[in-house]
Amino acid sequence: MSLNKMHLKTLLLLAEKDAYVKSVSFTTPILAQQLGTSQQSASRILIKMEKEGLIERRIFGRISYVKLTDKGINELKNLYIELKSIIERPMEVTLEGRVFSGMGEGAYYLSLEWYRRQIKEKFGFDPYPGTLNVNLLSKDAIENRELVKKHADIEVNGYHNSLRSYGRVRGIPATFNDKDICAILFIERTHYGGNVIEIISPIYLRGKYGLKDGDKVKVTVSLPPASIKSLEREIKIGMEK
Amino acid sequence: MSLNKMHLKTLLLLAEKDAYVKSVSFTTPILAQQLGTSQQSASRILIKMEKEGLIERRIFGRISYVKLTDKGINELKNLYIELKSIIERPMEVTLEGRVFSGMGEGAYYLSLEWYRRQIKEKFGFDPYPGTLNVNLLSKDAIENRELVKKHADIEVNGYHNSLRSYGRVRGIPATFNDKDICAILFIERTHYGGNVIEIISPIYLRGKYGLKDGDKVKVTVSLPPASIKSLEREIKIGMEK
DNA sequence: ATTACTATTTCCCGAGTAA
DNA sequence: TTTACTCGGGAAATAGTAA
Repeated sequence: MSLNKMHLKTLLLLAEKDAYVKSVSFTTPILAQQLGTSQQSASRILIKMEKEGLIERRIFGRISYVKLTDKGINELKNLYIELKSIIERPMEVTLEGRVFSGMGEGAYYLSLEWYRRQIKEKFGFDPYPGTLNVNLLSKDAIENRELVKKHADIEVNGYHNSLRSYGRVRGIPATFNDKDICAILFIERTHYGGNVIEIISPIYLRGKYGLKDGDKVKVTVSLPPASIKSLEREIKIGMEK
Repeated sequence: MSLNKMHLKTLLLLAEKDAYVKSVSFTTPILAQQLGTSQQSASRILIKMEKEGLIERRIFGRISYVKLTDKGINELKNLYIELKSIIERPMEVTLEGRVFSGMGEGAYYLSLEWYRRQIKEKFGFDPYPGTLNVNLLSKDAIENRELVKKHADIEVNGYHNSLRSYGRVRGIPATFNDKDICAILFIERTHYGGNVIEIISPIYLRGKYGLKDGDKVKVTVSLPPASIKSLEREIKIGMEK
């Protein structure tokens, strides 16, 4: 990819107009306007691109026609392939942090049949009755927690009875210390801050790894490749900020 | 898209290294080498991209880490979406030309039950027993004939008996004068040049349109969007030239 | 080793203008 | 109307160098 900004913009404009299956009339003032530059620059750009074999030009009378060459199209295709390989692949997100003891609230929730049954159904394992609290270490990890949270789309419904109400929980499958299956839970009404994740697993992780408070652990999540649909939503969200 | 060449290249490099889910160490000499520019330029590029909010930098000791911001990622995603919309869409290819009379060879072939039956099966219509020969007018049309030929993947097998052999034919469905279904046939051993296409149709097109030799007609083909697989092949072919 | 400043050169843009 | 030249100003790249 050795295209400069204006050359790339011009290729995109031409490709949009199907200039790879037909010649398109394209005067220098019009190109200039579309590129947000001067007529002189547009002229120079076309001359240079023709020299580089990216486009072909033909002049019939007073109108000149432009067409993309195979090389021009391939520049776009190559860039597309490069972007596609980057964007349409799963993202491996790592969250590292240190174990700490909570107040047993996780254990209480998981002791409730309502939650336990849903987790069994939706995550595919019977959770050990307790959550492992992890305090995230780095700024990266804390940022990635937000990213993971956006993708945590497995919902465990809350409920309420005459005594109290129990909040909703969202979660996402993950891997613990590169080995064990687990899930990260995002509890709606948690009293932990944005630097904490709560882990559930079919096994007793503290036991298996002999974990004490302060021990470092690693939780890995594979996020799906950003599909166009989710991309568009994210971009809109980004713009609203 | 208002990224210049180097900024785009840098974003691509960073994205390849997953710099949107973790900070990546990236010194200015290394970046310079990857971009094919000087250390000073690399430094300037990083400073500018940081100012523009495309990246974030943190310095721990003597190593500096770079991470893509949401804005940086979205620049790539937007470009990807733009390219995707261009590349992954069907191409409407138009071939215009003038009708001329052949030597009745097409009619002879179509009178043979062997060909007629295969066309019925593979194109979904019973062909009128004759081909309409079209002499392509423009350079564009002649170039597009080659493009269409590459995509003509419906095969009608030839055969041979004791008297003579009958050549293979490849074809592709098309639309005649924006209305009628038809197909363009590419006959293996034709005596016509690269500026001629032969059309078959379930109806008698000469009759329906009152066509005389020299009359202008239009044949439209919808080519499938270039999939990655076919892209890679085309690029290799392009390189071999 | 780094990063990034200043100076010089090189390149690009746009105004004016010819054909 | 076009396209595309020359030319002057300014931006961007590299070299040298400091921190």
